[in-house]
Amino acid sequence: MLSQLRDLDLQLLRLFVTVVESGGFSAAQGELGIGQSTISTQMAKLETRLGFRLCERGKTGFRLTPKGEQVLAATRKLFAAIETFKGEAQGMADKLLGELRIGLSEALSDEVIERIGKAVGRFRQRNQAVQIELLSAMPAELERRLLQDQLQLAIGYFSGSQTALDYQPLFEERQRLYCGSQHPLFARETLSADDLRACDRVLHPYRFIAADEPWQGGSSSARCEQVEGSLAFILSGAHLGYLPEHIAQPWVNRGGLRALPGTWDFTVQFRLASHRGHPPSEAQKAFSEDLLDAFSTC
Amino acid sequence: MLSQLRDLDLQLLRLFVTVVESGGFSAAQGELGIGQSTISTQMAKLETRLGFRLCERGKTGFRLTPKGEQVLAATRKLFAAIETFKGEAQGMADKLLGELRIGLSEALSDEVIERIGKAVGRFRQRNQAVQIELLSAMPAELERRLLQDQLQLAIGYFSGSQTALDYQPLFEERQRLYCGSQHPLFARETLSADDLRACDRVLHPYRFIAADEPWQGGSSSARCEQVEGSLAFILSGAHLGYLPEHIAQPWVNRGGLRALPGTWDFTVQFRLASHRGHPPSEAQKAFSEDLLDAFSTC
DNA sequence: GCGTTGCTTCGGATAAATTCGAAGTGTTCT
DNA sequence: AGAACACTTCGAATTTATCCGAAGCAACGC
Repeated sequence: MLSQLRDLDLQLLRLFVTVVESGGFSAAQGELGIGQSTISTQMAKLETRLGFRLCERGKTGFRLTPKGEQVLAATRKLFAAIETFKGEAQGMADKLLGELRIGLSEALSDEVIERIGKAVGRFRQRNQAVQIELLSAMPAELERRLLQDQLQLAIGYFSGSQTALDYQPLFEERQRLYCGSQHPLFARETLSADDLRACDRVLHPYRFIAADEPWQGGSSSARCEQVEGSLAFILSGAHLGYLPEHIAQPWVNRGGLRALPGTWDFTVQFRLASHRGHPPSEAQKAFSEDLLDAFSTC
Repeated sequence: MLSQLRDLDLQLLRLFVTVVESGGFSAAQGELGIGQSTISTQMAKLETRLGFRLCERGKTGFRLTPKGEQVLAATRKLFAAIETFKGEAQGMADKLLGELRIGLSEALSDEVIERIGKAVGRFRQRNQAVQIELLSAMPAELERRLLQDQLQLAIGYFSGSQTALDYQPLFEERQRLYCGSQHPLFARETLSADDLRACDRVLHPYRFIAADEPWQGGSSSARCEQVEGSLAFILSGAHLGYLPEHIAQPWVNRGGLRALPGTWDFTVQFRLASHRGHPPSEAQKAFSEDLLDAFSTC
């Protein structure tokens, strides 16, 4: 009587609809794959929970009561809502959500920027609704933020010794030793190690780890972490220093810089870094994949 | 993995919402009244069915995944739909629905019509959405329609011998023996049975069963089932006949009719009839009740 | 009248869901 | 390092749901 629908057994409602559509209990047993006695029991249960009769059956066929009609309509509405829910949940299953914060090393070449753009485009074609944030910073800063989970991914030249981070190679950047047009060595055709020994150089505390640089010698009264600063020092004619080739090239063309002849140049490996500890989100995995793709098609 | 939501276990979703609202598994165990191990199992089950993780827990507190947020929102929408359904079903439980076809005898007095109107008004104040249909017909027709289930209720003067029908008294109607102003007896002060014996009368095959009528004698060359016809015959001055007092009164006042003096009048019992066989609908029971009420307050 | 049909009711078997406690894992806090 | 916390996993008991078949009932058709 008062027992109304405690927890709303959907199976009972489904059975009810099937019975109505079949036009009777025994007619529905084929459709439902259960015996008519079970159907009878279940219908009785549903009617008890609702507190009123849904259909007249027996003697003269099968006929819905007025309330049965109403319940049928309400049930179909409810089922539609359930289908909506299932659709949403289902559509969510293979959808990428959340946010992605990605750090970029400064002074990247146009080509690298373009490839990153290509990766973003590829990612956006996926089934996703991800908030992406890009920020540029120096490598040390990027690593720090990765470790603090302020970033999920970072692209840069890393020392590679952080065991908490995972690195995957993306591309290489050629570094050459440059001097400015005012520098004594600017016009020299050949150079020896001795020629360099006397020169003052720009030190780059992080970005280009000293160990990789062919020219280790020289004194240094200039220090700058950013490429722009190094460039300024070198243009001054007072210092020699390493620069990414793509940064220096426009100045070389204009005659303001010159790459010193010899085997002083080297390449640095730029890598994609992520935190080892936390399992990556689906979005992160997908974006990493897209990035690696974008850089593999060279 | 692919096992999506087979049948959408609402209990699991309810548990999920409670866990979110409590802010953790162990925090929810009080709210839910079950142990945390059970909660863990159930949440794992839900996540398996959905195919993705809903929340991160363990190390650093409790936190919904982006998909968890979405599912939470979708679940709340679904629950709202369920509440709507429950509301509809619940509101339906004590609501009168369906249609009600009610037959009325012809030529009812204004007072009776008014009381029926009162009953309808009372019924309409109930929690109902019933389609009501009234139709006027002769008593025999009403009984026939009752038996064929074309009517649920009928108000009229019935012979009372149909065992398939159930009758409940509603009101009485006074019938008197009338003659027209042209009739030889119109001016007579006293009447004997012999005076009547010679008169021609109007026969009323059904509406007023002969057995009830005090004046049984007289020949008859006029017959009419409707009151209007009887009235016409009597006004002609050629026939005597019984009429309901409320029908004749206006004519009496104008001097066109006269009730014959003596004890020829009688009353007929009007009753509410329904089909015994079929269990009455809630609406029918309610309307019958309202009708009896309207006629009991005399 | 008698069999058929459609439903109800009962008892009992089987399957499934729900739950708990104990033991285990990994993290955080002191 | 050790205690505390939050969750997971496992095994097992208990409750609950689901179903079937037999028997019973009422109406219908022949």
